Amino acid sequence: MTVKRRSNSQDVADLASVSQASVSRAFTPGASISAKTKAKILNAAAKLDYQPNIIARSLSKNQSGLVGILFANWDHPKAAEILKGLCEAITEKGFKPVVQSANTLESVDRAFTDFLSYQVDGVIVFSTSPSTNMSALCIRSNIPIVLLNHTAPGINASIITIDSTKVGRDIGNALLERAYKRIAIVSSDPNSQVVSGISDSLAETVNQTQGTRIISERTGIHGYEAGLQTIVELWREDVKPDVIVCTSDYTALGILSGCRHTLNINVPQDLCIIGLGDIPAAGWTDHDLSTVKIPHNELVRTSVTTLISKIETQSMDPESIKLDAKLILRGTIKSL
Amino acid sequence: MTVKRRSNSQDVADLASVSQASVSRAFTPGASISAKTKAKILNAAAKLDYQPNIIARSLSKNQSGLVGILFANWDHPKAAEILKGLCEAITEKGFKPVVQSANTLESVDRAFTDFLSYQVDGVIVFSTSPSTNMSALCIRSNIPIVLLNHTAPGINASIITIDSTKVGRDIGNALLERAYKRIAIVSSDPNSQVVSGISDSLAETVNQTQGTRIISERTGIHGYEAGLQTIVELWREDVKPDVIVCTSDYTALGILSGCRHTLNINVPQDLCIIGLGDIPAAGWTDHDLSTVKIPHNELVRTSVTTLISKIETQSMDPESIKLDAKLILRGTIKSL
DNA sequence: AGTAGCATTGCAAGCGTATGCACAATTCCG
DNA sequence: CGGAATTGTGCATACGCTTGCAATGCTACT
Repeated sequence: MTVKRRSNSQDVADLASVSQASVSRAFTPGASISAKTKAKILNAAAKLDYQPNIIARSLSKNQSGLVGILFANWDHPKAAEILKGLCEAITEKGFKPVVQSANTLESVDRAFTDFLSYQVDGVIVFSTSPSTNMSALCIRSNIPIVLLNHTAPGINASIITIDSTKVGRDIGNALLERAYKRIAIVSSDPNSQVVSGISDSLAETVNQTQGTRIISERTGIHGYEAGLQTIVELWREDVKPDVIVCTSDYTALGILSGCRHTLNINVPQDLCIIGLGDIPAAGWTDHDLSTVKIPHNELVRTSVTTLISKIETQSMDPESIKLDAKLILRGTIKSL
Repeated sequence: MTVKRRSNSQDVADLASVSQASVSRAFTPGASISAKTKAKILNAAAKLDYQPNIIARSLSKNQSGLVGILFANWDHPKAAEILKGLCEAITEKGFKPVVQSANTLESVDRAFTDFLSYQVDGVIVFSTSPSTNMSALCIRSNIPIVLLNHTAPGINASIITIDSTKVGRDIGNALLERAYKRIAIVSSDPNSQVVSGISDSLAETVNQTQGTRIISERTGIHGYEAGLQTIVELWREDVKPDVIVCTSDYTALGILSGCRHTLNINVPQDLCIIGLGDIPAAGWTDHDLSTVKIPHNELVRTSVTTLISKIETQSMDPESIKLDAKLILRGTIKSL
């Protein structure tokens, strides 16, 4: 079977007996063209299964309509939801998302290099950030960057995160009100600024009160199994916490399971557990975990809106936007 | 601030005092160019932050290096993992994934239209399929399609799924061996061929034996909450099942929770529960759910390999590949 | 030294679309 | 009905790269 060449604007022009330029205009919204010719052209185009070749358009317009998404944290409980939101919002704005996965520092930069080759008009980075070099290169190339769920000082990029200071303060106040005394913090990524923002502000809040303090901090703990193990270890210590603030719901559920089934710890009387993320399972009656609801939809929408507006206005001024995350009190904290 | 134009191959050529063609060759693996000139060019390119413009390359090579991913089922428990796998495998092969979200029939076709505009070299479709028209259009345009986790008769596309017939048979045999009698099937998507493949083959297997049969079948049930509600409803019936085969682990967990906490049903003595997917929570000691482990990694890898090989050989012959899924027996089925 | 043979380079013609400019067609108005 | 103002169309060129072809430089061999 012969490979049929895709028809191009010239083919349509020939069939409709007009110039190639007119065909182009027929497919350019707002271009100067009469209704009659346009109809004739669209008709011919339909006959030939013609659609404008966006690659070629990109070349002459000098913008690709591509937005790079750099996704680092696929283990995030809402990874799929976030990516879906990003893709849909980007598509809705008339762009197309090109997705890259990257974990290591080099692979992040390699992904950026690829994005540059593909002439993306902008980049959204989830849960990591490019090197200073690379970000500088993007600035020079006029490609705006939005960091989602990550802050990176010294990078010229817009930053969209939750207001971790407020979260820390809210948790702190909730604990103080209920006279909890000994807080343990269990977190996954030691480098996450969101996490450290929370724990710093939590520390600051409770330190104003006599008797309540942070007694231990463990990092690098990630997932249900790790949570189970962590509570067992914590419970061997001489001074046991009466609060565990955990920066992942999955881990918190592991801890909770350990308390209930292995160690027989009375939650929430003897131990308060607070997670982060409000994954569905946190709300299940089995678990009823107190946690922090992160407004992922808003985060996602805001980051896309911010990026696209920067692309369209050709502006490179970084913005920093912090959205509110709400503390949700369920069965794993004493009621007042 | 002046917007700096991205440097192009001509700029590099000028700086390195060679022709533009040589610059192109310096960046084309295997092209005819001396080591000395190549070094000189790469050097100049580095000075100018030059990288080949892939958009332009696509135009002249008549292939974009883009692979469309059409993702329909974001609620799939492994959605993130699957998408990650697809993106990484595609990138590894030297292509870039463009991701589109689509649920409705029209939006699927719209997504395909967009893909065609963007001149993608191939498309992977997860959990849905294009209309016959659209698929025909792709054939005409020489764009291979791979359907992942979905079969669609009458579509000229390669199909990668699990061997649902074998899964149904395995489940059936496990149930017969343990003398379970009354099977209820609870599924989400009534149109999923994978699901109907399982239930058909399950029916066929048990029907060979006196006394064991499928007593009810419910569709459109999706998620933990829905599972909880379903078991309550099922337990109001006169003839109660002693097996529930559930095509989603989340739903199965909801059912299990209902059994244990609401209805006090003895699992697995009075009721056997089997899920599908083997999500992490299924393995948690709290739940210990019997389920079917789907080889997502292999499915993903196979689909990418298949697609890319079709792209590279310009072949449009559809293939159909079925991979094995393993039944995992845990606490929710009687031991032998 | 002379030349066949090969490796390297440059030239120029595309790839499919957008768009500035000049010209043609239409409309509007007195 | 004539001319000015407006709208629609075509021509030609640019976007940045690849690649066939021809020209050049080099190697090795007689």
